[in-house]
Amino acid sequence: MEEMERRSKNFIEEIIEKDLESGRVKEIRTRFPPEPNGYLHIGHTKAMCVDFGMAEKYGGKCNLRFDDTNPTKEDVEYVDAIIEDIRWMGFDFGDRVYFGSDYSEQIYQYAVQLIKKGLAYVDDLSPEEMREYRGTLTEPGRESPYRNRSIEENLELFERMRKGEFESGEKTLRAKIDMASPNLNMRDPVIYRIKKEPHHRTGTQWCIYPMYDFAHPLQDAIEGITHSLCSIEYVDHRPLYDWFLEKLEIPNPPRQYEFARLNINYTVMSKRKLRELVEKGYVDGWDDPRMPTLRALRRRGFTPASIRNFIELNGISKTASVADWGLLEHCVREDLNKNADRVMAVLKPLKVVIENYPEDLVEEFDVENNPERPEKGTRKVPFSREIYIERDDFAIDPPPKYFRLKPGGEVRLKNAYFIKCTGYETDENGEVTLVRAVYDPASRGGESPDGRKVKGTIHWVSAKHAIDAEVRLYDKLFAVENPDDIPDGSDYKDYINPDSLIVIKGAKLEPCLKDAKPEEKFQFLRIGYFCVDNKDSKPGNLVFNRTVGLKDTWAKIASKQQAGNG
RNA sequence: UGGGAUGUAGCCAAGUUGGUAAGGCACCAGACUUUGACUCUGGCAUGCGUAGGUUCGAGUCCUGCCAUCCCAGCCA
Repeated sequence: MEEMERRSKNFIEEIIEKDLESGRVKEIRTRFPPEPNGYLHIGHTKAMCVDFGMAEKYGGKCNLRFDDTNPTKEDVEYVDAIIEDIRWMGFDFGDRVYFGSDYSEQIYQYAVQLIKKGLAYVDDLSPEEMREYRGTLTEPGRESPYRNRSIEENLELFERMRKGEFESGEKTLRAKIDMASPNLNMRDPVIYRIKKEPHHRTGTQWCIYPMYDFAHPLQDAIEGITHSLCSIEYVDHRPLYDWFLEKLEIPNPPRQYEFARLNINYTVMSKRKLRELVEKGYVDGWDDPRMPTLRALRRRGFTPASIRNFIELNGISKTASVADWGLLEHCVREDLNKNADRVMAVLKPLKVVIENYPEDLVEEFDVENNPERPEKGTRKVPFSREIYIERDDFAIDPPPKYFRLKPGGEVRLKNAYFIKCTGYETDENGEVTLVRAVYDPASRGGESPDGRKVKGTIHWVSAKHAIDAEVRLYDKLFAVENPDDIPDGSDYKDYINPDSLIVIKGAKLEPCLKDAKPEEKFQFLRIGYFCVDNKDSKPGNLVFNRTVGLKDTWAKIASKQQAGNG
């Protein structure tokens, strides 16, 4: 691990190392605290990498803790999904799956202690009144008329709140801090509210629930968390976090540190927007491969390693930033280049007849599975008189520097033969429908028999051996870098990339793909990385999702030429 | 007009006692190539939000200013 330490330390690592050296903590304990109210998305993986990653790196442990203090928003459906996604990412929480709701009694007792110290009171203000009393950003708030109830009265009222003697919203328990604080979080924050709603874990056992600001530091304390790592918007909450721990005299209190959350261009991360895309049918569900949810990325073919590397390369800091989707693409390419087997697939087939090749002959060529990993061996690929090539690999009137197939031109069929185009047929629209060619038997295996240079090498599939498949070409969900920052009067949904999904029905694949399994990943030679869809693909009816295309220098050259000519 | 956080290249991001701007992505130019992929080589901030100041010397210290983001849930 040490020799891999090429990058400089981030500020959290500095803090942890200092704490370890000074003996402030003996062992690192962190927590990953999702609220089970939705699916995890790639933004959450940054928190995962920080929470689990720091524990991993420094020989500590990270707890998975569901932050479930609001029964109206949470559901077990999400806890199962979240656990599955974290496991898929490869993070280890052992048997340390905790629920904030399991600490209900302890948190309640802490609240009682606060009341006894004269540091909390039961308030009768309505939500509207409370907002008025809170003041504004520039004006101090006013104290509630109920602020000075006696400790005895507060104790009694709080107990009656617990017993269900009041209706939802009728009373709250508030910390008594400072209504004039410039930090609004310190203006007597509500720490308990009445919600007569069944909770997904505790049922109807409780009708009062602690607020995040009160529950979180105490949950951390109960679990012996040493470093409570969270995102930057909680900086303003830290004084409150510390206040509770101090007033309740928690020994060796946990400390909170904040880092910037992850934003990525060409997508949206807000739960509200993601939900809208799903509910209004702009995408095909939470696991639509264009979504930034983990289930979607998984289905699209992204690997946990590539996502973790993406987070790693982006780094941890406090700067509000927008990461580049292109870097994520780079990371999967890097992973899959090393790990995905190569295979030939023709997405837009154009038939080529090799006129001097025997009618009934079938040859099998040995083709290596992955040039990056010779140990992955070879496979047999059948070849015959009629093959399919990519429509883009033939041009009647090619642009300069085009070195694929053209009339009179010669090209290498990868691992097979050189062929020379002798003619072609078109339909009434001028579309090429068939290409005629002859092969050079001496070029068997794609070798140059006489040392002649054939610059172009293209992929192909034997027509009679090809299997059909549906191929879904996915691209960025949005056509603009920042769908959250668009002109007034427009809607972010107007900027959905119309080409974010292109479905190809009649793709022709080499036969070895027949038994490809869901989530299996391949490089379609010269095209990109593809993954067997884990939902719709069935034997005999294969569906492949494009994770990402290969880098395409030719496309760049061609578009430059076009720009130059236009 | 209150408080907090943050400003280093197109995008991330190092830079810890002041000593002359790491690295990655992207991009550009070459080499190699039976994937126009991969890999390799070279290029890419007289400049660190800005204006002053201290100093032999400032991204680092001081002062002022500007910009962006967060906060007025009985959400997390």
